[in-house]
Amino acid sequence: MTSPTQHPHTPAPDEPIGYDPALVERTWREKWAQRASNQPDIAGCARPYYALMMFPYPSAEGLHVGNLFAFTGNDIFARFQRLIGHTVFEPIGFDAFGIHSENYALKVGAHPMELIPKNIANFTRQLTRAGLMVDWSRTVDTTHPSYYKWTQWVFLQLFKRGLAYRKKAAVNWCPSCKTVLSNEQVEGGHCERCTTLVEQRAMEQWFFRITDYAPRLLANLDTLDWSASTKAAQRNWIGRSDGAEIRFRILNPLEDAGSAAVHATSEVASGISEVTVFTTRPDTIFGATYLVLAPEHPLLDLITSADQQAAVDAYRTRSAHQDIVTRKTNKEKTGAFTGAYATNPATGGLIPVCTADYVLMEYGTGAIMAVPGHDERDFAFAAKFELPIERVVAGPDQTARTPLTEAFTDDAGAVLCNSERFDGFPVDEAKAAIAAWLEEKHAGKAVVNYRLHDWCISRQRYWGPPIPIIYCDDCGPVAVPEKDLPVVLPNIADFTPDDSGVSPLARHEEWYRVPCPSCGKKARRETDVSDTFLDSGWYFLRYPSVGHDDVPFDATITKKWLPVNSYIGGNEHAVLHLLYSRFLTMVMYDAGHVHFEEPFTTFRAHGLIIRDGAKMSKSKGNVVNPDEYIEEWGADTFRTYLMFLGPFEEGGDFRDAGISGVKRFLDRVWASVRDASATDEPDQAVMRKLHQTIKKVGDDVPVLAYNTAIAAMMEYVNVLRSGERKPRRAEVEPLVQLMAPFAPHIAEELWQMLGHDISVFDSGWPAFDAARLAGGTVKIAVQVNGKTRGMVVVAEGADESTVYAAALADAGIAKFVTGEPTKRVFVAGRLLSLVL
RNA sequence: GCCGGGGUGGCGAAACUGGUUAGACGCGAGGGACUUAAAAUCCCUUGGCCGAAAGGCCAUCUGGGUUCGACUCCCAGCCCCGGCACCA
Repeated sequence: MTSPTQHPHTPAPDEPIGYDPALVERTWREKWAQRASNQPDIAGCARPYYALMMFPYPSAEGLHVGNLFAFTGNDIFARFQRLIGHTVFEPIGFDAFGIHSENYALKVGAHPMELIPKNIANFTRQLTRAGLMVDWSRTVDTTHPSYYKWTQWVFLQLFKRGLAYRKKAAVNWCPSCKTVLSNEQVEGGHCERCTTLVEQRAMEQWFFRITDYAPRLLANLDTLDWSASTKAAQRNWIGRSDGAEIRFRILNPLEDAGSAAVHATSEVASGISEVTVFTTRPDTIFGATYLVLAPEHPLLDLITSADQQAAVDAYRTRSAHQDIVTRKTNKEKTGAFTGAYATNPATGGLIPVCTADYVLMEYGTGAIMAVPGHDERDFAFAAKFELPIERVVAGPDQTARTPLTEAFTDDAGAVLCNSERFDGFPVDEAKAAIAAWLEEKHAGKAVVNYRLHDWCISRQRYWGPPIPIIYCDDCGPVAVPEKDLPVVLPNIADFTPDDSGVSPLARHEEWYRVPCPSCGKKARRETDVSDTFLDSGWYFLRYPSVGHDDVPFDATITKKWLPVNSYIGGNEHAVLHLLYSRFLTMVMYDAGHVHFEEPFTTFRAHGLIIRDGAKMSKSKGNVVNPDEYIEEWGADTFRTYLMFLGPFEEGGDFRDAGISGVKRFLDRVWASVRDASATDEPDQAVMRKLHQTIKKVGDDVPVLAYNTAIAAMMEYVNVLRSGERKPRRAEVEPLVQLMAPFAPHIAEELWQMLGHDISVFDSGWPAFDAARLAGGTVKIAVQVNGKTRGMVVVAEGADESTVYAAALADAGIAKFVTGEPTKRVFVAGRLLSLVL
């Protein structure tokens, strides 16, 4: 293989060979490819290790430094696992469906089916250049029919089990762009592109019943070895709250004629007799002074009185027009009175029923009992609409009559008041006591609620896998038979969303007109596509089985390789991607398709690489392209440098100051190996440092402390070469193995230079000899009255009196010891503390 | 507001479960060697203040506390980053 000349000069025959990263890296890329070095024996290996990293979205701009930081961190971990004897599978793929790709394609006027392969080719080039130990024979492209065939299969598994259902739900709608917008595309209530006011539109959409799995998704977290922050985010998102559902009787004015405030209307007489609310504060029921129903609450029309109907209608129209984001961020309270009243089951008093958009239909029962005295939102609403505010909880320095100028919510040491027989109960006790009391009266019961919502998977867009359902007038929604999968996404020229609000596929009759698979009558396909999170929710199951095209994942292989041993990715996916993956895995487990409930045994979130204080993004113009760095410094230097920047799990600001230090380190290692003496005996002090370094690197890499592992190797090289000494072969050989995960190309080259003909990655990990870690002596710090006054050098294992004697023998220390110590603290091998 | 993670030299950062005179490693800076010169390489110095030196004092966001001993633990507060947020 000839290479273009990249040297300014041709080295003289006797000049020592210098380190040429471009040459070394090209050589080893080629050798790895020829030898299929990165393709594990999936079926036959004895110690499989599945090192997964989150697959990227292949953007048109190519890989950026943030991606490479994450992938390198995973690669080091994976290569280390290989060195300690595992057969490691490190796959990668491309998450290429979705609104990102689609919008980009629309913007540049190209078709995603043309753009995506180009982007993937570019990513593949960059990832290969970075020296990742990726098995390129088993990649996944979510937009390829051979993959999304099985994404559709996954949908059908849920459909079959009753976990996929249709319901009307609101989407953001831009009346000017005439398209559905994701929440991220709405900025302050306006379309991010044309600034038109965004509205809500209700559409029939497919949902997955992830809420059925909420208790399991929450409970299993305790068994997972995951970054604490990720688990916390999941717990938060699932949002368990313990409370009670309480039934409030709605006053029927015909029956209860005579109640002064109520006007009889026929509507209220229509048989509706109660509204159920959810509360986490049943203890405050004596302070519930009104009820609020969400504007979408189904009972709202039935209880609204004739004279309030117009006001309620107007309010409901108004909130329907507001986009979802603004509605949830606008804290200014709005609402309308329904004209109806309810009976507070605790006090027996009549309280008004209102509607307001600060109550959300999708949480709890869509209705609340308002306790303005002890809830900030209710307080704000009551103050604005002049509703009564009662105190029913008093803090340690308050009484039942202390005025409320704001909601009092501090439960610490607080007790109930104005609550009849429950007066004086501490809040916690009162919650249970009142819940039990209401249950006795058949007015309520304790319940657990989750904040988690069902997963809406419908997208009224083009660039995704068609949802494999056929609608028949007689049979209803029918699953596409598995033998007919995939439902291929047609290559249509005009995939622009239009004012119909449905997917562009709905404009293609030739595509969606099909016979019903069940009865054969004329029917039509679902024209929505599915969410990208469905594509990425199961990809880890596919990787080891790539090539087995008759099944989504082969049973034997899956048994061998899954669950994933380690998963590394960004915390931006802490919630959705990881939660959906766990959910789908549980469903697969329940359906008997896999033998485990949790897909990722260990998960570590890497830090975020930012630039100038902001996350890298093209719009901010702060994206760093790794190509130029790799070009200039080589992949090994750049990889090592990225990891040397700081703790992997913390990330940080990218800057290139200091990259030369890492290159210098590799140069020094190169020279050390090249010049190592094969005949001279290794130096004992150097060997001690070597064994300390082996221990340090071996301890640090498994916990992703890459920065300190690199520092330890640098320190060793400083010792190795100090005083311009000539290293010995036994001193450098293990170093090559230590550095291999970080700088794989140069490590292979040096390993070969040392005369080995197998890959350094098949050479094992050097063992350290505990006996060689320490020398014969230790340095002990001596403190006098808490200040360190000096060090004494004593034999290892020296006892207190020996050290004490040595300390007094040291003039620098002894001058501070002006009397007999009243106390001596001795920590063997570390310090002696004298108190006078 | 709630939940995570952080605040240590000019800069990125080290410091094991409270214990070897805090700042390893690297960048930058200063000085030196080699060179006609430069680059590269190698060597030395580099937290601050006082001092000629010996040496001393101060120093890990701030203020308290526990301890023989605190970057590390406790209490109170300030600031930065990330996520969630009218979830009843």
